[in-house]
Amino acid sequence: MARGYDFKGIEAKWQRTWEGRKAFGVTEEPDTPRYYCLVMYPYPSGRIHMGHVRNYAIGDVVARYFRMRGSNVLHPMGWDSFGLPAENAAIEHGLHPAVWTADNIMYMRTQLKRMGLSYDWDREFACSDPEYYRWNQWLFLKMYEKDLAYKKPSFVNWCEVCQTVLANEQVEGGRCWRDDSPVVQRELEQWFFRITAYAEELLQGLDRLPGWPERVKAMQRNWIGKSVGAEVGFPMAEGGPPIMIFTTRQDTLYGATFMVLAPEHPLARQLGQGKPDVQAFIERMRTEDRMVRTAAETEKEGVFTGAYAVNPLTQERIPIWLANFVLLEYGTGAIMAVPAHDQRDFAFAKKYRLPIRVVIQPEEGSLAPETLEKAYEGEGIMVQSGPFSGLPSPEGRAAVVPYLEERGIGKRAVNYRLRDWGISRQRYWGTPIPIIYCDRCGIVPVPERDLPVLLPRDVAITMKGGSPLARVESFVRVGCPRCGGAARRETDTMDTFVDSSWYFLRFCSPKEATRVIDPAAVAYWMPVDQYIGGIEHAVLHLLYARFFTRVVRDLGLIAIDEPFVNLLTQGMVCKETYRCPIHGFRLPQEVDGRGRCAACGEPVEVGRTEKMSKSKKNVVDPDELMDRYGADTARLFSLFAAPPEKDLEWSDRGVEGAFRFLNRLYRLVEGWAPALQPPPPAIPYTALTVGRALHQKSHLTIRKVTEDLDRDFHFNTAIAALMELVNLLAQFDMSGPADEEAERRFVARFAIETLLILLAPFAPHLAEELWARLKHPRSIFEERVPSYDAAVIAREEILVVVQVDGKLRGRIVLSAEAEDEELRNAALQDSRVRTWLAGKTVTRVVVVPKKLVNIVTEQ
RNA sequence: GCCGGGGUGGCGGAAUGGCAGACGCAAGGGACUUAAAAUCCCUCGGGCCUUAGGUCCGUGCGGGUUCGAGUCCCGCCCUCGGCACCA
Repeated sequence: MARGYDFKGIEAKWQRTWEGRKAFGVTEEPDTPRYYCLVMYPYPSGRIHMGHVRNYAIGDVVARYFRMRGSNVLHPMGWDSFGLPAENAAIEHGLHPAVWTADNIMYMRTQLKRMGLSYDWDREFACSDPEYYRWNQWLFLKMYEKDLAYKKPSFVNWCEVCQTVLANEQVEGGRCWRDDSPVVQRELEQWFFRITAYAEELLQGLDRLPGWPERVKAMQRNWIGKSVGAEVGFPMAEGGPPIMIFTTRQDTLYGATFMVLAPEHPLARQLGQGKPDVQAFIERMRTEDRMVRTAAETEKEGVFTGAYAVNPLTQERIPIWLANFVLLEYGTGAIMAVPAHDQRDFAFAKKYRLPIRVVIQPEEGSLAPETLEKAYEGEGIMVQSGPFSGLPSPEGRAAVVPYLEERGIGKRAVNYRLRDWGISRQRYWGTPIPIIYCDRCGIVPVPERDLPVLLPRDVAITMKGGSPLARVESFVRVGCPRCGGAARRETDTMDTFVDSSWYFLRFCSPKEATRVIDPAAVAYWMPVDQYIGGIEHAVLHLLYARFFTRVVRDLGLIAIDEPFVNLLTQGMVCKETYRCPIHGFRLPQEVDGRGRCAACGEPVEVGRTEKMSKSKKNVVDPDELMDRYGADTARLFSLFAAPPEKDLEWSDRGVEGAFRFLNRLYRLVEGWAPALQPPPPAIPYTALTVGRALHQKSHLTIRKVTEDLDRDFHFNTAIAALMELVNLLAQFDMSGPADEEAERRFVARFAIETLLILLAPFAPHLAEELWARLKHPRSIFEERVPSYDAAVIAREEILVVVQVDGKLRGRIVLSAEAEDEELRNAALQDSRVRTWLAGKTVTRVVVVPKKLVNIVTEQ
């Protein structure tokens, strides 16, 4: 039943050997170039999927390749083992999350080992281990000391399904990133990390990451959302402190004809006193779903407070309104409204008949408030703008700021869209937040010596009624570390993204028992040279990790700013789906030959390619794949079928192709191995005859593969080059006259050894096996990637392309030494070229050395 | 709306401004076989010319730069992804 070579036996044998030798264990070696290759560690969900296979295959090629280039490679693996699915499983199957998680880790570890991944397994840890999460708590305490962790009441994203709060980064289009259910807003007191303190640095740092994909950097820039403008105080007409607003269009200040406050603005309630309609509006806004209220499509509505402010530049009295479209969280929670030059303000002014004043005129045409149909938001010349009239608006923006500053009206200001990171989760399976509440002392951090705050084991896990830890009396009740009186523990746990924000540091010294990290080890290994993972973490994890790296730096533990020098975001693994209008997604075997659903006979929508998922019934199980073809084929296919950053379209036929290639190679080496022993003596290239082409191809392959991997991890083209060498090798005739035998044996052995070494990172088991069959006593992974010999690659003859007026008209073969002049003459004398030149006048001849001649004629 | 990717054969995909389509898959033909599988060989972007061999067209569309453009520039179209009442 198993076809082809004995991959099962071969793979199991070498996996045992590598493990027995601890072949991929590393320690700091100051004199060897170091390389840290990291693949995003998995959540132990139960079994690995094809996305993991692709991800880890990529990482393993990188790690093995750099090792074979002579680097000391750190390639660790661990488990992102805190999180909600464990709790859901606990409820569903009655298993404790710890048990469920441990079982999953055990199974997935055997799966990864089966793939032949070259991890240093001695560094493995799971972040649900107290030895790990105690350092989450330690970092939390340090951040609390530095005011980077704080507690405040705020509106937070609440997922009904998960029964917990979500960070802004975990809400996608108003829905939970995990279960896609609608997210509602709730007001709760929560712990936050002050990521906004690093907003500017996180933004600037992106410019110094040339090894990151542009789209990831763009997404982070977007998310941080910097805007530069001015903060301006609008005095109240009746006196009192001025209302501060933020604007990026200070050039339109003269056009501000009213003001709007967010309904939650502290001043709103004050202004609404004794005004039932205003109070009713505030109350209605408070209870309305915020996702709905803040959606762009929602109709603008508001209420007049009855109060007036003064435009600080025109000195006009302008009415103060409240409106649904102004958000308390952005800027100052209050805006100046310039209806002529802001579409929202325009719509609002029209609806409530508020005055409109044009203060920017576009180049051509003149706008008038009476005829304006929508706001003019573009640039133009400032008008009705006091001393600024006549100035182009971009210059106006620059000039208004110092004018405001001189008069004490306003100042330059920067705003970010980025919000602080809410980390409290009302769930069980996470790191307990090390905080104690004492009636007398208030918020008291758990003393360092009392860490870790252990997650209690006996907890009733349900999906309703707040934090499960709150129901564990023995956990909650605690003596106050400060006064010794009765106190209560914080019962929320940390967002699991805290765990992954610094795990890459911990891998450098995973056994460190008394410190968060060993600074010397981290200084040796960090930063990560190559980080590999899915694009879905473009903002979430990758932003948090950049933040934490800076926090740890500012604690004086490390000296770097950025954790990941190069980032590879691999594409998704997709497969075609079959969808019946009645039965939904169908397995391929549930569709008959005529493209109809086997159950109901309805025509099935065939061939739409989507990301593999159980619900779409288009998954391929890695275990089954490896049973049928082995790990090497699974790895090779997932690397060959597409460039790593693009989506990979699964193809069963393509897998067959990869398998065929490995079998072909196996038969070839197997068949020739006896004839290639003992190793034949080397023959200088210049003395080669029948073996010349093959030998040259070997060197060309070295060049192609090393360049593809060094430059940009073009695994697919590197593998294609290996296939070309195999194809040529398969055609190479080993039988021949006796006097040529030594040469044939030499070039064949050289080609095969080259091939195996270059293939080893991709298909490590087969390469190791065939290497051993050539009677090499040592592992192929102790070999170094060879260098090509430029003298061998240099051709003695070159093919020169001849064009006439840019069109291909001939090919000529010349000696490689031929000078440009010879190329030119040979091209002009070529018989075919001459027929094309008949009756034309040559005006110019362009010669590209050793490559091409283009003859240009008079048109 | 703003930002960022991407559009190349039947398909996945190759091509430092210099022979478009490497490599693989699929398809067709052939060899071996009682047969099938496996393996091996040949063809494989499209049109036209009777062939050897030519020739014209062809990298989303329209312009441009250049001796020469899939590649560079300008303007569009389509598509995927991110952000979006953000003041």
